[in-house]
Order: sequence, then structure tokens, then C-alpha cells
Amino acid sequence: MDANLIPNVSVDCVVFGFDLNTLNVLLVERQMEFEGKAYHDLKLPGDLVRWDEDIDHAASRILYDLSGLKNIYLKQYHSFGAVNRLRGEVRDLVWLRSIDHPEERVITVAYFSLLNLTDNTSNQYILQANARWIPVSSLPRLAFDHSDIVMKALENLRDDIKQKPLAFELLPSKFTLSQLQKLYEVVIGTSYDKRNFRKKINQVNYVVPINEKQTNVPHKPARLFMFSRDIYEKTRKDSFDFSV
Amino acid sequence: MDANLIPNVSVDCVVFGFDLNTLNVLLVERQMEFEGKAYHDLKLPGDLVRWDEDIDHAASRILYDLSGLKNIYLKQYHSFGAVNRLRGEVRDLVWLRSIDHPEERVITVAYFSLLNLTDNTSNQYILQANARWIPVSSLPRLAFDHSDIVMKALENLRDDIKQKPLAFELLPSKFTLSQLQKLYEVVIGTSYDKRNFRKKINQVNYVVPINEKQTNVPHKPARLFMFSRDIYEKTRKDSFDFSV
DNA sequence: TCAAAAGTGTTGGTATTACACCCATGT
DNA sequence: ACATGGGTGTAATACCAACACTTTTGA
Repeated sequence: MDANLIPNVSVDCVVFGFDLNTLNVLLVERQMEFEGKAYHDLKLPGDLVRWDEDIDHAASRILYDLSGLKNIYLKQYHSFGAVNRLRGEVRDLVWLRSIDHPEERVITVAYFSLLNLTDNTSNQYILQANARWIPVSSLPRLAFDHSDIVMKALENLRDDIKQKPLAFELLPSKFTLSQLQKLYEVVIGTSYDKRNFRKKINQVNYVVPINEKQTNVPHKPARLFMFSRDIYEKTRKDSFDFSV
Repeated sequence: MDANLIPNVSVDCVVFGFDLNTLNVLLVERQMEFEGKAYHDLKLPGDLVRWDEDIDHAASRILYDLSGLKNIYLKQYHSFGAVNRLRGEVRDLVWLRSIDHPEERVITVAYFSLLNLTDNTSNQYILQANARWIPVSSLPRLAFDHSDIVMKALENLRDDIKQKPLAFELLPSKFTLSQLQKLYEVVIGTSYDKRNFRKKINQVNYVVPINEKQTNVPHKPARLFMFSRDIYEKTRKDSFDFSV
């Protein structure tokens, strides 16, 4: 057991990625043999916290090690500290022993982060560590209490995306209004009227149209928009509710 | 150092209390001498987590030890884990040593809870431990990073009270509409028009009028209302926004 | 020429704001 | 009788929900 690590405190990251169609979570495979059978359970990327780093730093570190990316959106949203949270299945315990992890008691601080999956600069990186993107709509049961951790992250994402400009972390920098609408529909799990949605976005001055259109699409090409953080920061005090 | 306690994980509680006028926080006095001077810094009630308890249980325990109360509203809202969070002032360190607390590194999980201060069943209890109610509008600088912890609790309370029926945790079970309005004004830090506020509350079916009035008030006695959790639970799916 | 998604307005209903006076009680 | 907070309605405006057709492109 690495002496640089605090034995009882970890950080787990729920990394959401959107590919203009589906919302996905990044999970790593836990390969093990148990009672003669091979298991490939999925778990969240995470690690124990180092003695010499802030917990926020631990979260960035985990994400960087996995993706090679820095400065991406990361939010701490909940900590999980049930006594038996690592003991859902017998093989959970067996696995902990196999990696020399303190099986006793780990309180984990959970973060979620947001990635746009259309720039695939980071994706090769991600896929080499045995990590995979799994659609949130078809998640299997995860190792430990990680299913709970993901569910709670989703709830937080759903609440936050209505109040804060998180959508733009999940989209490419230039996007169409239909892509934005699709994102809200997928995340919130509902559907919106196209005209009303666009009317709403029209009132939001920090979603700015640019003089560019889609190319190579087999239909009328859509106008592209960008998010202006500048305008957002300058006008946010009037606490506009972004909910759709 | 007590072997029942996890040395690196604590829980702190921000207990809000409302007395129909002012929003207060419960703080305990940390009495010490340092460099020949007496200090009475204030800090949050909190403790290290036990090996054999969930973190939520630790929070209830702290609250129970302080107030003698069970089943009060408690919500985990953030964890604080900066490397130097316990080392704001030199005397913070000195105090930690004096109580045989591991001074190194403690990640704390913060909870806030809500009390109504008009039933003073609990108050005698609270005041015997050297705890005090301090108005949030006149908080001094607190020990460690506890000022940050309180500020973040307040932000969470402000956000939550607009969406969830938290107000009723801070009020006596029977309350007037003016008391409810005052509470919102104090928490959110703004003021509302009396007629419009009442119109709004009128649409909220889980704030129910009862056939009772105030007594012994030197003005027209107000009608009393109660919160019906029953009705709230049954009708909450339509995600009514309680914001005022 | 067809398929596919882009883009666009109106109407009826509902919620929000601003605003001023009389009422019931205790002292 | 007075001071204190309780209680009430209206009109103007802003916001929200429902709804269908034409346009532009690539294949």
C-alpha cells in the first residue's frame, strides 16, 4: 500500500460524454477471476487521495491520467461513506485485496465531469487504459456502490444543466440549435417543441449565432452557434433561469 | 487519540435556527490560551467519524449529542479537503495538538440542518455545551476553514429553499403567512410584496390553512397554516417550483 | 424528385408585477 | 383612541404551450 496515499479517503469521477446522440459514462473494466470464473465488472475511475494534494487536485489528477486532458469541467457533488459501501459482492472484497487496497473503510468524494465526444483528440488516450464509454440508458450493475454514485451524479447534472451553462461543456464549440435541444432532451429525459425551444434560446444572449453553416449534410444546413462565456459572466447577476 | 475514530475523516454540521426574526447558526466556543492571551474562537460542531458508523450517522450523532434531538432535517452538501484547511492561524494548530487531534490531514464532510427555535425544548440542552446561536448576518471569523463551510451551507440553503419545502423545518408546525414570508426574506435576502406572496402560496396546495388564529397579539390575529407533507409527496411529481 | 432536418408566428391561457386601503386586536 | 400587523383585488404585462407548413441541401 503506497505510503503517499491517505488510506481512508478516495475520489471517484463520473465522466459524462455526449456524442450528439447519446449521453455516456466513462467506466473502467475490472478484470478478475473469482471461483474459477472470469469477471469484467465495470467501475468508476478513482483513486485514493495523496497526503500532499487537495481533494480537488486528486480529481483532476485522475481525469488527467485517464484522458490526458486538463481544465475540463469538474464538480464535486456528494461524498459516499457507508460502512459497507465496498462490500456489495464477495468478489468486490477479493479484488480489493488483490490490489493491496485497504478493504476496511474508504470514504469517497465523488465528482462529475463533462466532455464533448466529437473532438476525439482525447479518445484514443481514454480507450487505451481499459476504459469504455457506456450509454447511461444501458448501464449494467457496477462494482461496489458505483451504481449509486452514477445515479446521484445524473440527478445533479439534470438539476444543474437547467440553471447553469453546462450544456456547452458537452457540445463542440460550434453547435446547432437542434444539437443543443437534443442534448437537453437526452439529459432531462423529455422532449421539447422545436419552436418554443428556439424562442427560449433566443432570449439567452450568450448563445450567439455565427456566420457559418453545417456542410455536407443531406438536408438544409443549420446555422451554427457558440457559447459566449464573456456575455454569460457579464449578465448572470440577473440570475436568469436557463431551464427549458 | 481515540482508536474508534478514523483519523482523517470528520463531519461538521452547520445548524441553522430561525426564531421568526433572524436566521442563526449554532457555533461552539473553542477556549484556549495562546501566547499569553485568551481566545474564544467559534467553530462548528463536528467530530471525526467512527470506524463503525456511516458518515450520515456521524452527522446525526453530532447533532444528537449537541441538542438531544433526533430526526431533524440534515443534508450533506459538500466536502472540504484542502491540504491546509486546518492551518489558517497558528493557534488552530496549537489547539488541535491540545485535544490530541491528528493535525495532519482531515477531510471533512459538511452537513447542514434546520431547526425551529420557537419550541425551546432543545435549547437548554444546546446552551449547556458551550454552544451559541449567532445570527448569520453578524458572523465573526471562525476557526479553521469554518467560515467557508458556513458560507457554502448558506448558498445551498438559499438554492434549496426555493425548490423544496425546507421552510417548514425552520418554522413551528403552525405558522402565519407573514412568518413564512419573513423567513424567505431573511434567507434569500430580499423582500416580497405581501399580496403577491400570498397569491403564490395560495397556489401551493400543501400549505394548508387551519381553523386557528394567533392569540394575545396586539393586532388583528393572523390565521394559522400548516405544512402537509402528505399532500406534498402526492403532488410533487409535477415538479412545482416553490421559488418566491 | 425524394428524404431529411432547418427554420419560422400566432393565439389563448396563465403567471407576475405594481400598487392602497380597511380590519381586528391589545394597550 | 391609537398602534400594529392582517387581510384583500385589479389591471397591465410578460411568459408559456400548442400547433403546421415551407425551405435547402445531398443522394
